[in-house]
Amino acid sequence: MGEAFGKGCHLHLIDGSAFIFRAYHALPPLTRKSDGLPVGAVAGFCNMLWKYVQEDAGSNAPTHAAVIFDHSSKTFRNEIYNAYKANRPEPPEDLRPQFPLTRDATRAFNIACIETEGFEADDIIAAYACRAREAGGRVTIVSSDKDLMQLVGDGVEMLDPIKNKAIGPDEVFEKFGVGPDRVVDVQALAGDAVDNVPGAPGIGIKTAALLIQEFGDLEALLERAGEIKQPKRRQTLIDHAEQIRVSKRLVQLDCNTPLDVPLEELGVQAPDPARLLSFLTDMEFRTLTNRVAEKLGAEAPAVKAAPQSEAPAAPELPAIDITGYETVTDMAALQTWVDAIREAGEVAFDTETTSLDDMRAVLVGISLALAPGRACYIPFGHVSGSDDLFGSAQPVAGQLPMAEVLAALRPVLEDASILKIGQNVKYDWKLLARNGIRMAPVADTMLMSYALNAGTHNHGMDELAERYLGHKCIPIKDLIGSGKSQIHFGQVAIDKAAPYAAEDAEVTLRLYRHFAPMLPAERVVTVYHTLEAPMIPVLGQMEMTGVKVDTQVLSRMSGAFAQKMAQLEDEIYGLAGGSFNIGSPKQLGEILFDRMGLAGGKQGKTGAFSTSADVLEDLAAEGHDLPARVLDWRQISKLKSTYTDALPTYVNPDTGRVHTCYSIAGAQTGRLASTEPNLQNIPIRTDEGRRIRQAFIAPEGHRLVSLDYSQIELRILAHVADIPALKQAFREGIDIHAMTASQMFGVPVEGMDPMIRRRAKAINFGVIYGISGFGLSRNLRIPRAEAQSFIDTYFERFPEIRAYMDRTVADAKADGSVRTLFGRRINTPGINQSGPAAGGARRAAINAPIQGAAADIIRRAMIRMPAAIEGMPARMLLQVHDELVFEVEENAVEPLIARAREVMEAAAEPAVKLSVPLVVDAGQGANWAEAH
DNA sequence: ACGCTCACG
DNA sequence: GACGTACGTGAGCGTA
Repeated sequence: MGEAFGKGCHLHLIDGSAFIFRAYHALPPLTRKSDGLPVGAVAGFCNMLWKYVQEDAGSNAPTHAAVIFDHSSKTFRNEIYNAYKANRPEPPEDLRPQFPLTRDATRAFNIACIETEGFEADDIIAAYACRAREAGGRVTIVSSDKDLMQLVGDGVEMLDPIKNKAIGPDEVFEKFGVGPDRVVDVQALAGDAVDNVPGAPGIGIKTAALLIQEFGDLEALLERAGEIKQPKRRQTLIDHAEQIRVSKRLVQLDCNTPLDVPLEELGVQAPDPARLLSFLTDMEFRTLTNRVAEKLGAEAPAVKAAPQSEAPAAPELPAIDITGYETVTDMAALQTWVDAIREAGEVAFDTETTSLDDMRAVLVGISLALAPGRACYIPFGHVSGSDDLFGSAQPVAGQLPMAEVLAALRPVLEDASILKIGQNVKYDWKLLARNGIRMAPVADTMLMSYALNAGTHNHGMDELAERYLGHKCIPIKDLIGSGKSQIHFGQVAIDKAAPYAAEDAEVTLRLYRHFAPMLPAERVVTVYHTLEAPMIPVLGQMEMTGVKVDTQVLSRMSGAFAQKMAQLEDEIYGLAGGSFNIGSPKQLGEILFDRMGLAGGKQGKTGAFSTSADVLEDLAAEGHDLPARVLDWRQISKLKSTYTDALPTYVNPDTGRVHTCYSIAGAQTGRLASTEPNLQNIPIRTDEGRRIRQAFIAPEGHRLVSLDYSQIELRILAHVADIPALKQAFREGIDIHAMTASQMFGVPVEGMDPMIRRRAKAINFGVIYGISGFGLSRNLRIPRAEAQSFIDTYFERFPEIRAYMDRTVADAKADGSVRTLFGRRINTPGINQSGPAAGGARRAAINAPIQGAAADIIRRAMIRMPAAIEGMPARMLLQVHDELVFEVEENAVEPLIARAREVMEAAAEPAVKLSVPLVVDAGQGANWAEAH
């Protein structure tokens, strides 16, 4: 049995245990519908295996493969050192029953499944790798575990399955500072907290690598430890020599581990479709089952329905078939669809247009879907040819006129009793609004996904279809191409456009049926209905209104910037002794740190010097002129290219105004994001930059009014963390940063040193972000120890904050998500990771409920605003996270401010009664600079 | 396509 | 004293 293994063969060894833990932590705790068996890790494991099997590895394709598992807690290493891996926590309760299932899964995929009682997976992998190497074959270890890196080299390499990146000797060197053959020496010295390998106290990988580089190998080092210059380090190595030798035996993998299954029997075989599908069906993995069935060309057995006690299971849906859609070309057929929509009471739809920019786009067709398999496309704006030198675009024959299509659809689109279901509805809403149709009511699958899955993944249709329907949509590029030769959708032939457009409608319908029942079940139905869906008409209207921009002001500024830049360029070239591209960080770094030999050059992971403002400011402070000039140049260059030059290109020729586009589901926390152009990052912090705001103007007879929440995030923190001192200060309306400083340093608020207040302010902000001593020290440019002692004092004085942070992180770990005061859920998939990534996930989890609640509050204000200012000669134009900008007739400025302020200050109510007041500051002027 | 840098809250 | 380090965004530029 089996194929001989030798030259030309390629063995893949998959680290099964790592796969399982990765899968477990990456996925929410899924259970099998029929009996509640936890299967999340099995699902993830199967997805990873399937992806691995599917991947076309080309010349790296395996001829032999096996998945290796751990099987036992006690191994020979415990005889060497009884505390080995003693720190390992027990696997979670709901993971344990999944271990045997992952073995079954491996076998179902027809991949050899290897485990041996009393041996660790790493040693088995080592033994196979050695045998394969001896036989002259190649080996790929599918894992990113650093403990396996000692095996790399001589035809053995690793593959990080997540990053899909090969790990060879170079990458090992990057990680350990030595080649694969000396990795064990470094590990022996550095030890490993996770596996409880002691190593040498106080020696980490960096130091270990230096020592090994200097002395050649571990034995030489230990014998000649007396030669080490640093006294402390020398003593450590002498004192702990034995412990280090033991550590080496712990980290050294054993190539002589007995192998129950010989190499020859690991030959790759295609999975047996029946067996694999029966396993997946048994697990009730519907999506994966369908995907696998489709690929293997086999019939997918029906996934077992949920038991009667649950809500009745949805009937099994047929796969999406894009060949059977109708193209509507006459009024009778269209009327049949309209009647059917009335009958159904809801319809999924999608609009096709000539552009992604919804303020310039022209409608070319509409697709509808009423049921799986029942969808159509109504083309009306398709053309042949294009408007160019050689002729003009001609309408394609056989289409209904747009006016008639819209007239026929208008009654259902505006019918309050018929639900219109779309994906990213704001886009379609605006196109219809531009054609005089006020569509309502609507449901948006993108926003449903956002309410359910913020933090887990993005919410574009292609991604949702693949993830939740197991369906790959036709890529738009297949129709319109890309790059220079790209055409618009109206230029696509109707017989190609129809399946694409109708598919989108059907996918939207299926996504709606998938997500809608989950909203109440996941307790985000209120968030969806009060904070997401109502934003569609509000933002749609703001975006259509746009803001007036004075391009002449910008153009004059641009000219002045150009002059100033030219002057700075001359000075910089003079100082550098030659010209170079100042805008290239690479060239600048070489000039500063190589040519001029300045100190403080720090190289990042790409090996390039950092030339960020931080670094340049330090150099400038040491008295170097060139970095100071570059800082000036950079600032002006930024203002010119991003603002004065780019903004005028966004002025819409039809309206003469700039129409940004807000993403409702872009940020993880509930904040909006503004694009094309981004009007949420217009300069204000420097005087020069602030002048850009003079170009945002009110038309004749009008004023711009800006209202912004004062300290909203700190107020929310005071409320949710329940901090009496902070709450009282806000109630009394005193300077919050001065109060903090006074409490921390015991100085009176009266006559306070501005520096002290500045520090307190930095801490107040830092705390919202999950502060560290390092971060604060860098921000304030003070020694780390000092920064740390500030933080310690702060937590001592306001102990509720530490409690809030701990509570939030604990919730995130337990639930995989955190929530805002208003119920918005933000998933925290990375929170149970270990290593450096864990810190970031922790801070994000602490910040999300605060930033998110502030976002919820201003959303609530915006949603109420149109009704509140109804009848006033005022329009809401912009949102900048804690600020709303209005355009108002001059004589109505004061009433508008009063009304809008009232709405904003009461926006949390009645859902939440905050224990601190919300305060809104207002300003007004002829332009945004004056108003703010 | 990706990293760097920098604009905002 | 090993390791990395403030949260959330989008745009323009240089480089590969």
